[in-house]
Order: sequence, then C-alpha cells, then structure tokens
Amino acid sequence: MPELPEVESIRNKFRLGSDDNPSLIGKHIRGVELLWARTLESPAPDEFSRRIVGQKIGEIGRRGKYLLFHLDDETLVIHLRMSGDLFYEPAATLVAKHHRLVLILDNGERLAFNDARKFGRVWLVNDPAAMLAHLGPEPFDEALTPEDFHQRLQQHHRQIKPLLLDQGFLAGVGNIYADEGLYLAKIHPLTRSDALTPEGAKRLLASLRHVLNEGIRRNGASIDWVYRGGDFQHHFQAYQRTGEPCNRCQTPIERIVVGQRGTHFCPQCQRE
DNA sequence: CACGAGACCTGTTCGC
DNA sequence: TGCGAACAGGTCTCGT
Repeated sequence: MPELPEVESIRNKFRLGSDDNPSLIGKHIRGVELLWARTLESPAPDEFSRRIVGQKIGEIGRRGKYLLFHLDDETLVIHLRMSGDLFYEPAATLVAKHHRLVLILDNGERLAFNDARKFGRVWLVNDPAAMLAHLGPEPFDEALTPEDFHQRLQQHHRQIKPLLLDQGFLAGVGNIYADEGLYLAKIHPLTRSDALTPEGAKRLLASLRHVLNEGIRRNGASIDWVYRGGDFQHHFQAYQRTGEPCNRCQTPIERIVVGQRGTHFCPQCQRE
C-alpha cells in the first residue's frame, strides 16, 4: 500500500488542492454509492449513509497509514492497504473499474475510493483516537528521541525489519521505506532489534526520517501499474534493485524473504 | 513472545 | 503464443 509518504501526499492533494483537484475542505457529502460491500468496515451501509450525508468535510489528517477526514461531528477513516487510491472526479465522470466506494459531493462531483485488490477499508467513527490507539509513535514525533527509540528496540528480541513493519512499534513505515531506511543506516534486515547499539538506533531513526522525508518531498512512489503521481521510485537505493550494483560499493543488491516480505539489501554494506 | 503459513483479492510479469 | 507460477506498497488470525 501506500506507506506514510504516499498517504501524506494524498492527504495534501485533497487538503491543499491543485490544478485538476480542488481542495475538498468545506465541501458537503450529499450521497453514497457502495460498490463493494466489504470495503465499508463499519457501520452498516444504511447507517453509514444516514450518518454521513449532509456532513461537511473539515480538516484532513493522517495517522500512520490512515487518512482522516474530519467531518462536522464524526470522522471518516480510510486505510488504502495495498492498492487503494482516492480520486476527485467532476460530475458526470463514468464510474471507473475498481471503484469501491463513491461519495457524492456538491453539484455531482465525487470523491472515489478505487482499490483493485479490495483490501482497503473505510470506517465512520465518533472517536478516531480510540480506534487508532494501537498505533506506535509517528516517526516525525519530536517526542520520539533516539534514546527512546533505542529503548523501544531493546524491549523486543525480533528481526529489525519485521519490527519496523509492525505498526504498533512505529506507525507508517512499510516495505519500501523499511528497506530504504535500513540500507541508509547500513543495518542488515535480520539484525536483532535488541542488538542495536544506541548509535545504531540513532542512525536508524535518522535514516528512516530521511527516506520518509524524501518520499514526501517527491509526492511518494509510483510503481508497477499503481500510479500515484510521485516519483520517489526513481530514487530507490535498495527496494526492487535486486542484482543491480549498490550505489555505495557496487556489490549486487540481494533479495531475501523476511516475514514473508521481499527484502532488498546490500550484503557488503549491511553486515549482519 | 517470536515467527511462519494462510487468508483476503486482482493484475502484471516471468519462466518454460 | 499460452499458461501457470511468482510477485505486488498491508494486515489479520491461527498454530507452533
């Protein structure tokens, strides 16, 4: 799915608006079209429509990989999972293949949730903080110091890569940015979390923040047939570069499977 | 607690 | 060309 930088890019697209994409803030939700029932996690479709129609979109936020559309007195929470995306569409646009939930806005314009693989989920909740309470800290939270991060790493005895993907440990990092962050920090993906020194933890936190920032700066990554407008994919150092030379030492990048996820690293720069 | 397998899904690419 | 396998930005549940 979109990871933190992609979700942040989508958030900004709808918050700030652009040429072909007006800001959604201040628009009203006038109707609902649910095209794939399981996309709507809760409440049930009838209640969802009843509660959301008539509400005005306020601030648009993000927590980890969750998008938060704050409405008058509730919050629309969206998780794009692997293949989800959101599109603004003028009135009279044909309903595209893979649209799963369409919100009708003023004058027939629409906000469409498109998701080929149907893994994405939508909720309408009164208390978003409660439903997001399981998430770990935001990577950019200034309260998360290198010392705190090291201490949190010490509390587990796990391979570092799957731990970084654990949203309860740290919110927002996914497969791309975990590989890129570990590469930049020169840490092997199988390193035990509690084997990292304070210096290693500090380097890893700074590296994760750096690659996430680069991703946001480039509006995220667009890969395979899933295009999201960004171009960070042209700046990968490890992810999906199997067999290509490491940009630091020319050793071919290796691919292994860790926690059932493709994992890319430089066997020379990232020693176990 | 840590970890692997399987599930949920569709589409693209790879290998024979 | 054709066809099945492998793979894809995520997360949940279950069994060991």
